Amino acid sequence: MKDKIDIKFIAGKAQVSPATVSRVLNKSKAVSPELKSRVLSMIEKYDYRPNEMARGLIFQKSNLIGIITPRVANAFNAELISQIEKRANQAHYDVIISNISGNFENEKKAFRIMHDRRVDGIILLHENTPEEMAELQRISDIPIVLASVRVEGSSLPNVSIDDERAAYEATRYLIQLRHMKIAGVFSDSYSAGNLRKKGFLDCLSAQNIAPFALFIGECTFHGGAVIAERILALQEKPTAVFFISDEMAIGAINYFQDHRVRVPEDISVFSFDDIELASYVRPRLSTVHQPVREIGQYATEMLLALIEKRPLYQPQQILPHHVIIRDSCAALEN
Amino acid sequence: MKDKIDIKFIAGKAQVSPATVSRVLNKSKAVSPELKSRVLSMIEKYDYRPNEMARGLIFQKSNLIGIITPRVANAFNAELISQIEKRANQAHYDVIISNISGNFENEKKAFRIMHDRRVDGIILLHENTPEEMAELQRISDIPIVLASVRVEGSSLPNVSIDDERAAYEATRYLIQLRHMKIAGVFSDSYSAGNLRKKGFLDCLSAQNIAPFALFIGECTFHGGAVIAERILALQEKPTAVFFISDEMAIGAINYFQDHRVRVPEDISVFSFDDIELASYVRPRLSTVHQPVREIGQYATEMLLALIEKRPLYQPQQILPHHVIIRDSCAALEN
DNA sequence: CCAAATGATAAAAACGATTATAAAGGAAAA
DNA sequence: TTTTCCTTTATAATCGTTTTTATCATTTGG
Repeated sequence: MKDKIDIKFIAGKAQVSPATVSRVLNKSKAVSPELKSRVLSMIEKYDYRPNEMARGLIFQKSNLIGIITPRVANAFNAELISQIEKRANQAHYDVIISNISGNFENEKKAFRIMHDRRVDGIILLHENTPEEMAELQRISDIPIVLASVRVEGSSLPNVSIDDERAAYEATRYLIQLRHMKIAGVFSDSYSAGNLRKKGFLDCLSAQNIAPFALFIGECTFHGGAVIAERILALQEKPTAVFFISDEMAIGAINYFQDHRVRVPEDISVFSFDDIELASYVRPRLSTVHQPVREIGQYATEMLLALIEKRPLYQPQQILPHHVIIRDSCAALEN
Repeated sequence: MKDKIDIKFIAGKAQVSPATVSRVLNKSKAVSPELKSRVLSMIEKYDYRPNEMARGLIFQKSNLIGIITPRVANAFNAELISQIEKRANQAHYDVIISNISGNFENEKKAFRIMHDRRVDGIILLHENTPEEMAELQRISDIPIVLASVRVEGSSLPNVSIDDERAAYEATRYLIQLRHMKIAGVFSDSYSAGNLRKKGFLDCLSAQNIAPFALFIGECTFHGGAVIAERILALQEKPTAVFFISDEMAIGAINYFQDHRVRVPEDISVFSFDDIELASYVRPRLSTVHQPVREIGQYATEMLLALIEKRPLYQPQQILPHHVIIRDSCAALEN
């Protein structure tokens, strides 16, 4: 029966008190070189490493950051998570993820679980109503930061682009191409979907154009294909479609192509996010570029500041976006 | 100053001992209905939830599962992670991820950090040498399971397809299409890359065909494009390329198309994984289908069994794969 | 040369839970 | 009435750390 290697064990082997071992480890106070080397060699010999749960208990700190998102496997989210993890690691935090499915109840549950673990902070990658956000905050006073999302009417710190403006610009671009029959495809609880929808609608109404059709779908390739099917089933078809995410757009384009509808010749497609893939499909996607790396890293930065109670000079960070013109949109003959 | 809600606080409010509160929570022993309701109402009132770090310390159990992978953002890995998280959640485990970059030293570091947190088990999504695997096991006796990977010469439990055979079959398919000049593109530490390479080479040599060229690259869209560039720079070009992953293949195809090389007319491409995207790009990818969901869930299942010291009837699970023929390969005229 | 200051170490008290053990109270039996 | 036995509850030890406090030896200053 192997005995477990804890601080007491090491202390015993080095013939010192546990306190001394701790002091050697944390360099908190002077220890005579003699004892120090005894301790160090025993630590080395038994490859002793302090139990983080025990330390967490004392310090009231888990060094854990929680990420909550409705879809880990989404390309944009996955990249965001990757960036967050990277930055968090540098600061000696680990990342724990929660893939919530569907309703807000599940999200609350996930939130509670993270609270139970005494996660030091949480990053949210998706949208909620201001009321829901407030409810989450009521559960626990763990710092929260939104990444790639902004919720109107909520004062939560966030890092994102100006989704509304970006959607406005994208839509204006479609109108400049002389499109009048423009459909919009959105999704519940994906990034800052409501703002994108708002920008889309505002731009149309500013030009006195009525939205040709509005759809709500799942933010996946398949979800995009489903919408495409519904679009092709329409008696009169739109000449352009604005998608809330690249993944949906790609799924839809595939469906179009399968049914002999050419993109962009027959129908133009504009989307959002600019995931790496966007420039690797045919036609290459015209889309709104989000600076994922910066969003992820900055959001983490912000959360760390919040955790360490450093002041937040700019709790609502808007990073620059770019409307990227590639090949998925064509101008309409007049 | 808000006082913190711990078991002692609740006990005080309900005028009972902490032990009684604990018994109510864990239903471990009978508590009189009277006290029980007093305790319950106080728990309700203050929304008390036990500190998981403290419980972990007692039970010597974190209810945490670690995932180590070189690339979270890779589509296949992301889906795998998502499945693992899902299954783990059902069993009341949380998932903590570590994105290791590059060398084995980093992996050891990540492994140690997980050990420090007393993670109950670890799932590895990538390849190592048997020696490296052994070294990891020496660090700590935390149960390890490999997902979508198998390491020859290592007895670690794993769930994967028969990568070697699958690669063999894929290559045979290319040969059946009368291809003789076949290049292979691989990547270090991606899934079961070595086995795929072995299957690829074995099939070629069984037909007395020499591999036309061998490449090593990064397992990303960009990595695929880089290889494509090198392929096009060759004096004599291969007629078919076998890629170790869909992502690389898509990146390469894009590069080919950009340079007026048609797929599959000018060059055939076969790949591996069958990520959702594979059927949403043009040409749609001919590839080896891996049952991601089953791999992820089964690997988790296995890890849970290991954690709970239940016997493992089949420590090396081979799940069925499928060679999927789509549009990225063409037969060669004779 | 003695009191006070300094320095190094050990012992003990936290952190927030669980649980073994002890204690108390009440009912039944002698 | 006293003893015994059960049920219910409280007390205290434990998990693996850190940190405050206490202890002891040594040095320094008057």
